[in-house]
Amino acid sequence: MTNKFSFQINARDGLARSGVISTARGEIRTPAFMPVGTAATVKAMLPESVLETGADILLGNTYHLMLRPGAERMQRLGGLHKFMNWDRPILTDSGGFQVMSLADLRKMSEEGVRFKSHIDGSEHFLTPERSMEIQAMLGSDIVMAFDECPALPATDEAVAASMRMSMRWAQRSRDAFGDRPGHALLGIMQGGVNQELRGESAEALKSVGFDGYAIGGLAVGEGQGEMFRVLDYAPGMLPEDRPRYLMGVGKPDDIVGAVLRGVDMFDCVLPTRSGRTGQAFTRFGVVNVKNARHAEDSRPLDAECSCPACRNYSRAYLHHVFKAQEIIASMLLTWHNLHYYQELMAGLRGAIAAGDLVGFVAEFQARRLAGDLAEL
RNA sequence: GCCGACAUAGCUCAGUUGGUUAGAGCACCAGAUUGUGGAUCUGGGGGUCCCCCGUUCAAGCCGGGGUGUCGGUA
Repeated sequence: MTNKFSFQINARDGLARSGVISTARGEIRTPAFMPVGTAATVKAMLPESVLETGADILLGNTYHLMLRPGAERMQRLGGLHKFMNWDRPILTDSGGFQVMSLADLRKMSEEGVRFKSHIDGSEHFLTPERSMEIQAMLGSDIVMAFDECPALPATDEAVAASMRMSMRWAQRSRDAFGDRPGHALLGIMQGGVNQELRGESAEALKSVGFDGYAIGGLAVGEGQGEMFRVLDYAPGMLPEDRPRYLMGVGKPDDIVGAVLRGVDMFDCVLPTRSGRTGQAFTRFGVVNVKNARHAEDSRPLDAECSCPACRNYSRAYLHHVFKAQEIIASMLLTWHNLHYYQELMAGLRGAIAAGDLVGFVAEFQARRLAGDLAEL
């Protein structure tokens, strides 16, 4: 186990790259998908099961853990890894996304963001400095700078003002992060769907200097077409030799499109949330197992999939346990979705290494099209 | 047997002094969901208003009869 944070690129195919991120707690194969474990749990999954799906790293959340159980308590209990029984790398979001998603519960200023807890109404003041302190107390391996993620659509003026404040916060995050060998701090690019603003943001981040760079502020209402137009230039504005992380994305075809454009890391709640609401991601597209047509379907969800849900149960069973709101429903479908996402990432890594990403993507799209035609 | 209450969507129920195309919640059928508030949102299908007769320009609503359910009582 290395004691240094590093990123090594082993293969390239077009703009896509495949490599390994090394941290004090282990290695992360890229392109990587990070399951979201907001509140010290990947919902409906045991950590060892998440590991079995092929995940190298999880995502945790500063804001939610700050409220409950609390950062100081977490530190006294030995840190997030020990607490949740996951000894591999963890990336923590800074709380910036909650600035948007909990917009009704907070007040912003240059200094930081004052949140009113959705749990008990208590007030919490989150600043770049406090976010760095909390993420250190959690024991995060990859720390995210504190930023604001504005919802789209928004005016250029609003996006510019927000982005510039996030860049000042990025400098404050860097200053407060300090020296933590084996751990990394990632800056977050903002700028909405405006190329000039994205460029300005990238320059600001590079002048501060980070261990890696995230592209934030996408998949927040602009649509896939608009997002890809940004990804046509945004990754290239960031340092070639550092990991690039597209935050909060996405659907399988979002991820494929972003890898083609040079992105290395992803996280998204979709496989886990959809796993709890009956939506399955498969090679052949999306299947909603709650739909009545699965009620007497004795076939597995995906005959080629080796996850427990597909190996041991029929669509009819999955349908039944969802309709009955049994806990196993969330467990099985979350497992399947995470398994599918990790297989997709492994497929992308393999294709890049083999120099056949174009062929891989063609087959990816063809199978989904076939699935649409079969009306799975 | 007698007395009373009730009968409206699959279920539980609203429904104004009689007045447009009879509503809600849940259920059902679908859709959305992208750095997770275990959340939420959106749409859709669905009615012999128990039956018959009457009053009225007009009846879920008023009158009579019948049927059914529930309660009380002997």
